Amino acid sequence: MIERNCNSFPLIRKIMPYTLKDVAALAGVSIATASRVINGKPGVKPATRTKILDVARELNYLPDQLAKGMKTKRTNTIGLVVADITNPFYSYTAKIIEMKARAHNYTVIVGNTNNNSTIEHDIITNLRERKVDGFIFASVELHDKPVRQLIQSGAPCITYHRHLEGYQGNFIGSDESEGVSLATQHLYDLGHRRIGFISGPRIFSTGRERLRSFLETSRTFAIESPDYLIKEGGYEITKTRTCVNEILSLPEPPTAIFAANDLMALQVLDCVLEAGYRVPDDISIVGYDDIAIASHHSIQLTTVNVHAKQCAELVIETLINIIEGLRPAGEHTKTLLKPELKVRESTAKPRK
Amino acid sequence: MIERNCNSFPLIRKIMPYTLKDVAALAGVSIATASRVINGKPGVKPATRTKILDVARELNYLPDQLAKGMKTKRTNTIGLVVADITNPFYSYTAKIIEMKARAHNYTVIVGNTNNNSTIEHDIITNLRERKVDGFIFASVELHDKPVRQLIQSGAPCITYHRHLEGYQGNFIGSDESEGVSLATQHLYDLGHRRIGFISGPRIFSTGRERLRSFLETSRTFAIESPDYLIKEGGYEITKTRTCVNEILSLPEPPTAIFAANDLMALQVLDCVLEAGYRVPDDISIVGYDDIAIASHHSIQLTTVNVHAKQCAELVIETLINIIEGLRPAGEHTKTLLKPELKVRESTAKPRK
DNA sequence: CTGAAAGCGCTTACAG
DNA sequence: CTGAAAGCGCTTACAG
Repeated sequence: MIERNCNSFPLIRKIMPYTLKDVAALAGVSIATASRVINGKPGVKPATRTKILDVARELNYLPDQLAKGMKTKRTNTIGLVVADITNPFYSYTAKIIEMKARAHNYTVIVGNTNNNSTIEHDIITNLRERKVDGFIFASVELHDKPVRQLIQSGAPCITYHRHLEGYQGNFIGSDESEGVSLATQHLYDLGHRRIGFISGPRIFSTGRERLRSFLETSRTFAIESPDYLIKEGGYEITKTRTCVNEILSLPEPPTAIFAANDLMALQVLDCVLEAGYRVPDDISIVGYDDIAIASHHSIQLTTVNVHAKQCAELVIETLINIIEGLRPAGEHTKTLLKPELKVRESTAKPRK
Repeated sequence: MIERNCNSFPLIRKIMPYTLKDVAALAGVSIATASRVINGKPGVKPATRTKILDVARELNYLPDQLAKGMKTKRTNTIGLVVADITNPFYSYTAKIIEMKARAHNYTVIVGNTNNNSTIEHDIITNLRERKVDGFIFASVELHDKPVRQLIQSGAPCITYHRHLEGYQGNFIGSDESEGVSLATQHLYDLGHRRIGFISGPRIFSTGRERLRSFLETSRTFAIESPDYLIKEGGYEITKTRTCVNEILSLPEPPTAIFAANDLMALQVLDCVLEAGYRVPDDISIVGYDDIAIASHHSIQLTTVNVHAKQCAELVIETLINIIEGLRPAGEHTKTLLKPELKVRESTAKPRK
């Protein structure tokens, strides 16, 4: 391979990447023509085209996307902001988004907010400075100021999983009411009348809506749901465990516990087993999301599948359509996928 | 907030971001001075500085990192290439890398290779076009051509978890020999003399070395390890399950199975339980990596902890040092962390 | 302490 | 079908 050295310090021999100028010079054409060929534009004599392509291959020419982005105002980059990539729901959807984006020639920059709004703000600023073409958020709070502003600025933007108050902007997610209702009814049908509920933080739509739906469904079925059976958990492990232990130490513990997501349900399972209860014999457990480990033979968690794959695919496809103007800019989409109850071994009839 | 509209199409009212030129004009100074202030460079009269900063804040000015990168030849971007972000080991290390990078003002672009070398090559090309300042690979094959070339080109680059043949370039990982030896000896000490081994693909250093160390240790302890007890698994779920089922259907199945990573061990556990065996009563199981779920109460997998957090921290710190020239460019580092055996409930004495 | 000017590597009308 | 030139938004010697 022919090398191009740093001409200001020829002795350092730091290899400088070839530019279009090099390609053009070696092919004996102008930069404009070389640019046309590299970008597959029409109107170039076949012989010229071949020559340029040959030189480019020879030099192993790679176009500088910074320079290109500066001119075209498009970077083919998408920012993906998630709460925590170690949560299987996020890593799974992030992977699908990344791969589908790549297939459409987009690159994804991932940011973890850790559910911290200051970090989220920093991430957004950084993504804007990098001129990403669009944003995906799986991390929004209901009253997420930075994301609202971003949407108002007209930037291509879509939220999934968690949405903004009033479903502002584009959103693709799951029908939380229906999912929770299905799971609650399942417990009711098995005979449970005292159910503990560990909710997620209510600043997130998922936390608020899953709790709300649980309370509504409980009322419909006349299931007891006194305050002391309802706990607001958090995404830190200890928080959930504290909630469970409080519930278990009640004079009359519930016969079932519904956790607002699978990761929390896994903690609930852990706690309940450690406290010496059997699952589902003594206590039934239900989760939400249907992450991969939920179906593992040793776990067998009854949970609600939210069609994460389909959701992620829709998200990236929709965003790319918005970016490429294939969809009216002002028009917002709100898609709710129907969730599906997965009944496994963690739920059973309560003991009499 | 003051808005700046697209002047070529004033009616479209697409908001154009402010530039240094706008800041300079409004502050009544030259672009050069504005640039100095924005970048915190010395040699500007305090009053001028204040004025510029005020205007920048007023306009909500965000520097264009594409333009900046073009001039400075630094993008403050790092490419992170992993095999599969849904594998907890990768998502955990990716998260740490991303967060530590952000703390040092670097942004991370993540690529999933899916263990496919063509995809890896595409990802590298893309990262090079985007002028990343450095590369991190957790995905290399032993004879990984594109990564070798990258290293030879002098680009700041570091591998972790999996390494190149002969530990080419910079590498931070775990001492596989020791880890496997610890786990094998643990099984030996419990009394196991027939042990099945499900290895990872041997094109990866982890796959090759864990297998090699298992065979060596077996020989040392005179543990039986006939070919039919050694299977090369893959990262697809079905592959592992096929291996396990083959082992279980032997006339005399082993009393323990050692899987080359926890994700595979989880599949082994699943299969073994489904086949009606009890763990560890009938069959002991050992994994490798110590992912979070391994310590779950329902899983309790005996495994080898590889200090993922420390590894990830070292990786990103080392790379940033290389990028910023705080470390001699030609000097390669090879760090092996001491792994630690975590004995849990999935291993016990074999039944007589 | 400040500014004019060159230039990073591209794309894109425009002219021929 | 091809090229000269302007310009994207910055930084950085250099001159004053």
